[in-house]
Amino acid sequence: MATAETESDDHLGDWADRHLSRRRDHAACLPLDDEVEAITVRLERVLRHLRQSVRHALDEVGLQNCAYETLHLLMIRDTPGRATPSALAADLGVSGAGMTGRLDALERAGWVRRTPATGDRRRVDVVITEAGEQIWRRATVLRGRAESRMFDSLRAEDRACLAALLRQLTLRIELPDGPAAD
Amino acid sequence: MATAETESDDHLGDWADRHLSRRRDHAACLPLDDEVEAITVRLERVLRHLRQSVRHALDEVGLQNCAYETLHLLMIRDTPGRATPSALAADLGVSGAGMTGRLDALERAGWVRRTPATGDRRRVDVVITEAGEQIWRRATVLRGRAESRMFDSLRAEDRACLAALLRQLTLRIELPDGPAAD
DNA sequence: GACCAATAATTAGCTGGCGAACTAGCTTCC
DNA sequence: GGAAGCTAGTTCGCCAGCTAATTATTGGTC
Repeated sequence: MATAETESDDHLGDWADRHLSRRRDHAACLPLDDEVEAITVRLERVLRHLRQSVRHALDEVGLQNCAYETLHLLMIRDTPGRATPSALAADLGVSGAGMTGRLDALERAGWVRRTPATGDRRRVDVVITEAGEQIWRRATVLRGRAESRMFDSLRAEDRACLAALLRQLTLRIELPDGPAAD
Repeated sequence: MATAETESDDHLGDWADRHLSRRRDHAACLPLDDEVEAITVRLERVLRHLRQSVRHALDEVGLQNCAYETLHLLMIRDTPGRATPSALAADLGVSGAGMTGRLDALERAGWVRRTPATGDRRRVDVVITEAGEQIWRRATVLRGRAESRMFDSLRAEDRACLAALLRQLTLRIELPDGPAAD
C-alpha cells in the first residue's frame, strides 16, 4: 500500500508539505481539510510539470501542445482523422471560438483541411492530412516517452492504484449530477 | 484497495475508457502505455473540473481564480501577507510580467499595496490589505467546500492513498535531476 | 572610484483563449 | 410554404500570460 512510505522518501517533504505546515502555523483558524488541500496542490504541480515535459518533448517535432492535443483528439475517435469543429471543441474543452483559432493554425501549417460536410451545409469536416498524420505519429511517440518518464518512479501496483482512484473521480465528475452542484 | 472496484462503478466506463478503447481500435500500432495515458487523461479532466468548481465557488465573492491564488500564496508563507513579486511569481509558476499584471489588478481592487522595500531600492514588497485578508478568508472557506465536494466520493483510505501517491510524484519532480531531463 | 555583470521590477508586443454577436442553413409548426 | 427558432461555424473585442527589451539599483573588480 502506497501510504506506508509517506514519510520515508524525503526528510523535508515536498513543496505541498511545506505549504501545509505554513498554513497550520499561520492560518490554522480556517476550515480547510489538509488532505484535500494537499491533493489539489499536488495535482496542480504534477500536471504543471507533466505539461512542461510534454511541451519540451513536442518542441523536438516543432509542434505546440495545443496543436498536438487537437491532432490527437482528431485521430483518437470513432472516425479517425475526421471530425466536426464542435465535436472537437467539446472533447478538448475549448470554446467554439478557440477551436476556430486552433483549426486556422493547423490548416495554415498544412496538417488538417476543412471541407464542407455532405448533407448539412452548415457543417464543416476537419480532415487530417498525410503530413498531419505523420507529425502526430512522431509526436505521440515522444509524448508517450515523456509521460512514462513522469510515472516510472511509481511501482506498477501504485500506478494501477492511481489510475483506479482517478477513474473513480472522473466517473463521478461525468455523472449528470456530479459534484459540480452547489 | 481501490483497484478492486475498477470495473464496478459504471457499465460504460468514463471518457478516458472510451478514449483508450478507440485508441486500441484505431491506433494500436503506436507505442503508448495505456495505463500512463489513462492517468494523464484523467488528471487533465479532474483538474479541469476542479478548477471549474473553484471558479464557480469564487464567483460568489467576486474573485477570479488567479486573483485568489495570488492572495492565497501571499498569505500562506513564512511572512504571511508580505512578499516580493518575484517570490510570489516563483511560487505561482507565472512569469515576472504575469505577476506584474496580477498585482496591478489586485492593487486596483484594493486587496494589496505595493511598498518600496527597505534596504534594497530595486525591491518592492507586496502587502495584503485588511480588505484583501477578509476576502481571502471568505474565499478560502468557499474554495475548501468546493474542493472537498470533489473528493468526498472517495473513502478516507482511498483519499489518503491518492494523497500519498501524488506526494511520491511531487517529491520526484522536485528533485534537482527529476524526470524533466530528456 | 569607475566600469561591468547580475538582479528586481516593469513595459512592449504578441499569442491564444473566452464570451458575445453575427451569418448561414436547417427544422418545425401553423 | 413561410416565419420563428435552433444549430454550426466564424468574427470581433477583450483579457491574461509569455518572451524580450528596458529601467533602476546593487555588488564586484581592477
